[in-house]
Order: sequence, then structure tokens, then C-alpha cells
Amino acid sequence: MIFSSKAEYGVRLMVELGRQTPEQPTSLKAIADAEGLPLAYLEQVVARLRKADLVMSARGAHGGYWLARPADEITMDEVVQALEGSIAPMECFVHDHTERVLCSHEPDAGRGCATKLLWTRVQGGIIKSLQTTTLAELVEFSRRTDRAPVERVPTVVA
Amino acid sequence: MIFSSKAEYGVRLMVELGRQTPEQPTSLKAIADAEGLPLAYLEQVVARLRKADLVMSARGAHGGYWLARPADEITMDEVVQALEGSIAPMECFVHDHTERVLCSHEPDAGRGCATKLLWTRVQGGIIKSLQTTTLAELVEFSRRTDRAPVERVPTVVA
DNA sequence: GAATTCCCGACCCTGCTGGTAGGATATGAA
DNA sequence: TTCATATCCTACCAGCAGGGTCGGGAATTC
Repeated sequence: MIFSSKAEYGVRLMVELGRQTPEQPTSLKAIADAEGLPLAYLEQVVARLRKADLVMSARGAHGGYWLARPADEITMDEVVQALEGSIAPMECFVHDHTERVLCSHEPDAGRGCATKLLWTRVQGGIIKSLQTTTLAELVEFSRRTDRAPVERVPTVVA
Repeated sequence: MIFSSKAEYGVRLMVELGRQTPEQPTSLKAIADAEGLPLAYLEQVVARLRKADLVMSARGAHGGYWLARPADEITMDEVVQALEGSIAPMECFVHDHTERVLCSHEPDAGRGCATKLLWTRVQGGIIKSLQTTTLAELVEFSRRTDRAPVERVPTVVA
């Protein structure tokens, strides 16, 4: 049970954008360099954020991305939702029809199996923790830990 | 972001065991038939539960499995933990050394990156929701919905 | 028109998930 | 003592999604 790297990279991208002044756009390349992430892959990630209207973009020279809204009006459940496609602890939560994991022994109706009760609670726990965290909090946190004396070494781990 | 099928199958297995009287063991085959799951695969699943001392077993004819403790003393975080290995929303949470997803630009110390703050909260949300659910609850839920024809659709929405 | 940058689709590879196969060991019943 | 029932254990495998690359097209600015 693990979020994909799209979530990690996407959140970092959003934090990075949150640190910039919204007036001038930030290029993906700058972010890729700062975070040590592959540019081509970031393009795919940011596309999801754009489609979800979380960021806006401008093409051409001096183009780039910026937040579509102030960071304190962006809750992280929107972000993660956009990046992951859905926030579901189990396969049968994302699409009721394309159930591949057997959803208990009642396949006919939408009657809840015992496990569904559990996964629903888990889903609730995840969503709540995401909803109560704003991008602005993460940006603020990022700013605080940034000026600590350890030097920035963008290490690329295999 | 999804739990593996081991979690689903394992939880169902536990619920099934919880419905039995603990006196006589239940064979895997009976559970596999009742739930429509592959026996050989269930063996792998139940092995994890056994190693975590959540179930006990007896070999030979009329052997099988039973809960190591009363269902109301088993919280679901133990179960899921045993099945999934760890309850972590991000790769770098499970093993600090085997980071494959870049854990931000501070690899040296355990300083929290901005994303780590987020994933820590999410992890907390997941664990809390699992801790506050006991196996007995699921068993009870299972018993209730079992004898109801097709009436109740328990929508416990997030 | 050249540099920059977003945009888009196709492709590729590796590892893991989900599952199978086959046997060894223990136990009770006939 | 032999058979049927089970748990136990290890190895193996196929599909596929995750993570990433590549190449090119379309805006925009200088």
C-alpha cells in the first residue's frame, strides 16, 4: 500500500510553485533541476495538475507554470486526487464495474461486504488527513527547514 | 495507491475465522470454497498471519486455523500490518535506507522534507482508522448483512 | 528565425503482484 | 499401516502497471 511516485513528485512540484511569486511563471526545467527529477517525466505529472485546474501554464520563452489559486486555498486531497486519479484503498473502490479483486461473496448487488466497511474507514482517514492539510502549510514548512545549515545536494539515487 | 489483494483476502480470512467457534479449527479449503478464492494462494496469505501470531494452526486431518485471540482483542492495524508488511504511504517510509523514490533534496539527515510532513499525516490517518476497528466489529457486520436478503446498502461514506 | 518552453503520444523496461506447481510433513481414521 | 486430509514450504511464472525515455509539434518571445 503505497502512493505512486507521481504523488511524491507532484506534491513537490506544487510546493516548489508555492514558493514562487505567482506573477512570473516557473519553468519545469528549473523545478526538475532544483529537485533532481527527470524533466520528461515531470511533464506527465504536471499535465495531471493542469487538467485538474490546479496549475496554469504559459508556453514559449519565459513561459512556465504557476498555481491557479493561492496556496492556502488548495487542500492536498485535491492535489493527490489529481495525481493518483483516485484516493481508494482497494481496487473495487475506484470503479464498481471493473472489479478485479473479488469484492466478497456478494457479486450481484452493491451490498457492502465486511471488508468494505474497513476500507471505507481507511479511505475516510486518508481523505480527512489530506483535506486538513493545505499546500500553504507545506510551503511554510519547506521554507522553515530550508534555511537550516545543511547544504542542498540534489543527490540522484538509483 | 491501493492495498494489495493479500490485504483483502487476509481480512476476509480473518473475518471467516472470527465467525467460527474457536474450539474446532477451520480448514483453508473450507474458507477458499466459501469465499471463492484460490487455495494455494490463501496458503501464502495465511502464512503471514500465522507468523504474526494472529492465527494458530493444527496440521493433519481435521486440522485448520483459528484465531489466536478473541476477535475483540484484535485490531485491524495488526492484521493489515502483518499482511502488507508495513503501513506506509511512501516508499521511503518502509526502509529509510532503501530509498528508491527520491526523498527530497535532503538525503543525509532525517530532516523532514515538506512532503514527509504530508505523508506522515496520511500514515497517521490510516493507522488510526485501522486501530479503531476491531475484527469483532467486522465479524458482527458480516453476520448482520449475511442474513439480510438484499435490503440494506450500508453506505458509510467518507 | 532561433531559442525557449509547453504539449502530446508512443514506446520501453524492470519489478512486483497474483497465482500455480509440487512436494514434504503431520495427524486422524479405517 | 495405509490412506485421506491438512498444513507447510519453496520455487517458478506470466501479465502488467509504474517509472521513465524519446521525438516531435505548437506557441511565444527576443
